[in-house]
Amino acid sequence: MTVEGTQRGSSWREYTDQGLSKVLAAALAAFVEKGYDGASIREIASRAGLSVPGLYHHYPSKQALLVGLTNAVMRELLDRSHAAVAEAGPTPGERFDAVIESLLRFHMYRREQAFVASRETRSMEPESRKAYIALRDEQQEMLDDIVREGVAAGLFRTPFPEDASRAVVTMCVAVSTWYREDGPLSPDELVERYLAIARSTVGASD
Amino acid sequence: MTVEGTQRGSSWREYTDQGLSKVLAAALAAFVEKGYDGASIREIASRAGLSVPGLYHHYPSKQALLVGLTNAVMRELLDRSHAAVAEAGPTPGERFDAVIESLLRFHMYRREQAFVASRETRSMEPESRKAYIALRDEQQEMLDDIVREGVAAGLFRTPFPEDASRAVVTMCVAVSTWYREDGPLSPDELVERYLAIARSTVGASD
DNA sequence: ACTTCGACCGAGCGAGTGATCGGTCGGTAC
DNA sequence: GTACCGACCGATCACTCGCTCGGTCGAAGT
Repeated sequence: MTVEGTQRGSSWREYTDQGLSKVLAAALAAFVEKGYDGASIREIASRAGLSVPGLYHHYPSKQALLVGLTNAVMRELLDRSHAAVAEAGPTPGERFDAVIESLLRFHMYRREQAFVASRETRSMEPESRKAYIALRDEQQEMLDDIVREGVAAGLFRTPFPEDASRAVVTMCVAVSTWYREDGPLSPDELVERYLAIARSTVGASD
Repeated sequence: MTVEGTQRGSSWREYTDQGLSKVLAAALAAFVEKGYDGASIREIASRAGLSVPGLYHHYPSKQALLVGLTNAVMRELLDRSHAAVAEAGPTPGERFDAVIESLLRFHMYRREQAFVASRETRSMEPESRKAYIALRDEQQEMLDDIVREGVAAGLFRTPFPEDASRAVVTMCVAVSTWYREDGPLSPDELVERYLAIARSTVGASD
């Protein structure tokens, strides 16, 4: 299986077309439209301009397509989030903003991949699902830690840091379910609005 | 098709076991576990203690099972939300709390139904999906109106009322994806925490 | 006693499923 | 020249899918 997705050397804020192979791109499109169970191998092969055995030459199973897709997406998200935090200032407020902006941009620019990954978690076989969930938890805990620090520092006033942190991640991830490039909000506008909303959710000082 | 789900005469805060027929209960369990496309008619029939034709005696198609389930769930949610608002005081703050508490309790006590309904929207045929989405929008607009009033009255300080409102609904609906009855949070505790978080998200005065 | 009805089932339909077999074909190494 | 390679395909495997046909059976109506 080829390693795809993350591209080094670019800032966490910049998104170019992710170099998905035509096979994974076809699987992604099919999964977005019909879901994992609803999409057939034949449809994916056809979208990729291949015969069914031609597709199986690249990936050994339908499941492997899903795993290849979700691995690539979570790895890229974590890479970008870590880069954002590393680049940010030392205060919890700055680090909070960095993670949120990274989450938001990712769920706009990698909308379909993020959508499929989160929606098809349960279509993954136990082993792959476990690995995927571990990465997802790592992302969640990144923010949990920052929010706890912010509360300890008296910067965030929420009485329920863990719950507020989960709520914030939830609403950022949900962006992938409704955001449209041709919609009324540009990425920068959405980041501005959701940053304000997310800060407010954890009770950040104005 | 039988009309199931909403039971009158009970307060919007009280939940008894919803009187789902054994057929719909079986479909619900199967859809929760495998998703609409992943669940087979044979599995649903077996869970219901029926043969496949026995199941088709009650519902004319697999799609009808999904529609029966989702209709019941959205009608009940809207009934309860309207009841909560009607019972609440006149201020936006009180009405906001009422809708949020209603949303939260519903997504805890009707966890599985709400989960299936929101996740399988795209498995619905266009007509049913349209009807379902209209009901979902109605629920969203209920809160949108209240938040706008609250902002107009100077009670809520969010600069982005519509976005904050959507974010709040999103995080309440997402409760159905992780809440467990045997988890660490009782329904009352969760309502307390999420009420505080939701108020904070729209910038309610302390 | 006879009919009618709702509730149900055994068997099976055509279509489609994920996956595999034994190949072909153009390119590269030596 | 020939051995080998990755990339691919036509045909087909065993199986499952949603759904239906032609029934059975016990209770209720008259």
